[in-house]
Amino acid sequence: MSIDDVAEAAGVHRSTVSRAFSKPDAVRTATRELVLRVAAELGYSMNPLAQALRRGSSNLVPLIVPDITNPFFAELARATTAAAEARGYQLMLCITGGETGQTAGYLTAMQSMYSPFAVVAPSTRVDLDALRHYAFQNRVVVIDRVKDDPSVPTVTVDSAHGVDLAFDHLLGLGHTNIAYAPGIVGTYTAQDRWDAYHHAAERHRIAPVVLEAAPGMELGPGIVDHWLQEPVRSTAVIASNDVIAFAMISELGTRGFTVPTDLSVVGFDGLDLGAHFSPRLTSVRQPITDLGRIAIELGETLIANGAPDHVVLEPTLLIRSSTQKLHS
Amino acid sequence: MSIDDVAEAAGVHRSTVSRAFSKPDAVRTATRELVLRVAAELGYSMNPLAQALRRGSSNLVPLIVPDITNPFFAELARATTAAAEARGYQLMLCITGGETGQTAGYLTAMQSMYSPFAVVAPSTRVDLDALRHYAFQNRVVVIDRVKDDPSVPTVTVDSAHGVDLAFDHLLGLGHTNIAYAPGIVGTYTAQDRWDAYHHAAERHRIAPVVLEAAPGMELGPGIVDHWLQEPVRSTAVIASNDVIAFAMISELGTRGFTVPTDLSVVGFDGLDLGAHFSPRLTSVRQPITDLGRIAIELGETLIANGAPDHVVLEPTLLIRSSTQKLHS
DNA sequence: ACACTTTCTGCAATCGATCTCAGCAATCGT
DNA sequence: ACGATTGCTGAGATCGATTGCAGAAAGTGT
Repeated sequence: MSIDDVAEAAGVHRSTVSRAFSKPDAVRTATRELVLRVAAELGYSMNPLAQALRRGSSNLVPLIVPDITNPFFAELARATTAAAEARGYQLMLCITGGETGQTAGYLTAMQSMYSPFAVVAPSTRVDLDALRHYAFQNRVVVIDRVKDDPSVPTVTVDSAHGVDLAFDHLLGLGHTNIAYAPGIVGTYTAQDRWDAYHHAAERHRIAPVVLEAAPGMELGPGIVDHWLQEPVRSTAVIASNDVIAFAMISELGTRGFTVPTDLSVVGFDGLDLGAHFSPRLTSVRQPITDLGRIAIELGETLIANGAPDHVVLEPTLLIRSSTQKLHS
Repeated sequence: MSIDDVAEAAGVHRSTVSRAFSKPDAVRTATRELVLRVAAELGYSMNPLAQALRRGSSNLVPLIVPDITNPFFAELARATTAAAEARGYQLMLCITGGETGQTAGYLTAMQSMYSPFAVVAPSTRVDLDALRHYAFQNRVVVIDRVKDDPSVPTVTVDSAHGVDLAFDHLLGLGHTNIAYAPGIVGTYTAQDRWDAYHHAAERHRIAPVVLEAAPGMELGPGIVDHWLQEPVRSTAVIASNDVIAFAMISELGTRGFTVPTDLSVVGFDGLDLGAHFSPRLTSVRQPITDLGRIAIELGETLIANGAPDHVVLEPTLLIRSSTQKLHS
C-alpha cells in the first residue's frame, strides 16, 4: 500500500497525493478532500521512513540508557518521552546494558532514520567518549557532564549541592558520624557525588567513611558488612542513589536493624518509588521531569542554532521518614 | 556519506560496494578488501533504513509498553531486549502512557521501518483491540491473553495458578482471612487474577474481601483505609502486583503497622526489587526472562511459519519475609 | 474575447541502498 | 585452439516518498 496506489485510486498523480498530506494549502480543496477520502478508505497512511529518506529528517528521537530496571532511568525515560511527545517527536528508548557496541548499533540505526538528534543518559565515561566516532557526534545531548568537550550540550543536576543538602540535613539532626555509600562509579556525576562528600566532610571536620561492598559481594549485604565492622559506627549514611539506599535498608532489616532508629539513611534521586518504600525514603530529589524536558529542548536548540548549551539544575531535599534526630 | 561516495573512492560500482558488505562471497577477495578498506577510511557504514526500504525488512523490533516506571515492565523490557539482541534484533522500546493514539503512532512508525514483527505488552483491552486496525495486525505478539482472536500469538503467565500458590502458602501459614488488593483492572491477566482469587476463596470457603481504594484516593492509603474499616480485619492479603504491595506496606508502616507481624502480604510479579524491599517481599514470581525470550521466539516463528502459538508459563512462589505464621 | 496572472497538477530526478540481468574475463575440457 | 562454463562486475529498475520546474487550468482586467 503505497502512495502510488492511492494516486491511482484517486485518479491523480503521486505528487498530488504527497502534497495533499504534507502541504495541504498547495492543493485545491476539492482535490485534497478527494485524495484524503480515498486514502482513508484504503486505510493508507504515509510511510514515515520513506519520507525521512527523501527529506533527510524525521521525528524519531532515540534515548539511550544503560539499564532501565534502575527506576531512575525509568522515570527519566517517562519524563523524556512526555517532553518529546509534547513537541511532536516520537521517542525510542534503547537499552544498551552499558555495552559500547550496543550503543554504537543503536546510534547508527537512529542516525540512519535521520533522527534530528539523540539523547544519551549516563553510562560509563568511555561509552560517552565513544560517541565521538559517530557522525551523530554533533547532534547528541548528554544527560551528565562531559569532559573536555563543550561542543556537546549537556544537562546535569548539581550533585555537589545535593550532597551538601543531605549533609546539612543530617547535621541539623545532630549526626556527626556520616558515612557515604557509593554505587558503581563510572559517570561524572557519580564522581561529583563522591568528591562532594569528601569536601563536605572536610569542611565540617568529619572523618569521611566510605562504605564499599567487598569485591564480589552484593551491594546491600556488602555495605552493611562494612558498616558493622567500622570501629565507630556511623549514625547516618548518604547513599549515592536511591536503589542503593533501598538495598541497604532492606539488608539492615533482615539483620534486625531498623531505619531510621539505628541508622538514618538519605538516598539520592528522589524517586517516586521512594515514597512507597518502607520507611518512606528521605532523598535528594533530582528534578527528573526537568531533566527530560530540557534534554529535548537542548536538542532542539542544537539543531536550530547549533549552539550547545550546558544546563545545571538544582536538586532539592525530600524529607520523608528514613532519617531522624540522633537520640542523645 | 553514501554508498556512491565509497564506490567512487574505491573505483567500483555501487553494486560492488553493496555486495562487499551484504554478501561477501559474491565478490572477489581483492575487490572486497579494497572496498572495505576504503569504506573504513571514510568512516562509512551502511544505512540500515535504506536497506530496509529496498529489502522490505529490517532487524528493528518494537516493544510497546504503557508505563516503564512500573518495574515489571522495566524488567520485561530488559529481558526482551536481551533476547532480541541475542537473535540479532535491535529492540526499540516505545512508551505509550496507555494512550491508544501513541500506540498507533509507534506502530505505524515501526511498520514503516519494516520491522519483522512487534511485541505489545499488556495495556488495556481496548488498546489491544486497536491493533487490528493496523496492517501490522498479523505480525504482533502480545504478552497477555487476547480474546476471540487465536491468530495473534500470545505468551502469558498462568495467573490463576499464581493466585492459588499464594493462597495455599497463606493457608499453610494458618491464615483464613485472606483479602485481595487489585490494582487497576484493564488487562485479561488482571481479570484472571481477580477471578482466580474469588474461585480460590470459594473453594476454601473463605469470604472474599476485595480491598479497593476509594475513588480519587491514592492506592496505598486507600487500600489501607479499606482494610482498617473491615468488620473483621484480614490477617493476610494478596496484592495483584508487587508495586501495590510496596505501596500498601509503606502506608501500613507510616500508620504504625508492621508487615508481616500485623499483616502478611504476598505480592505478584516477583520483581528483583522486591528482594531489596523492607521487608523482603514474598511474591508470586512471573518468569519474566522467559516471557521476554518467548515473545521474541513467537515473533520469529510467526514470520517463519505464520503459525501463531499460545504459550502459557507457570509462575512459582518466592517466599521471602513479608509473610509469617498467624500468631495464636 | 484576449493577453496576463495566479493556482494547481504532472513530470522526473532524488534520497541510499538491493538485486536481476547481462556482459566480460578467466578458466576448463578436449 | 575453440566453445562452454564459471566467476565478477556494471547497468539500471526499484522500494515509497518529496520537490523544483514546467505546463495546464482557472481567474482577472479591460
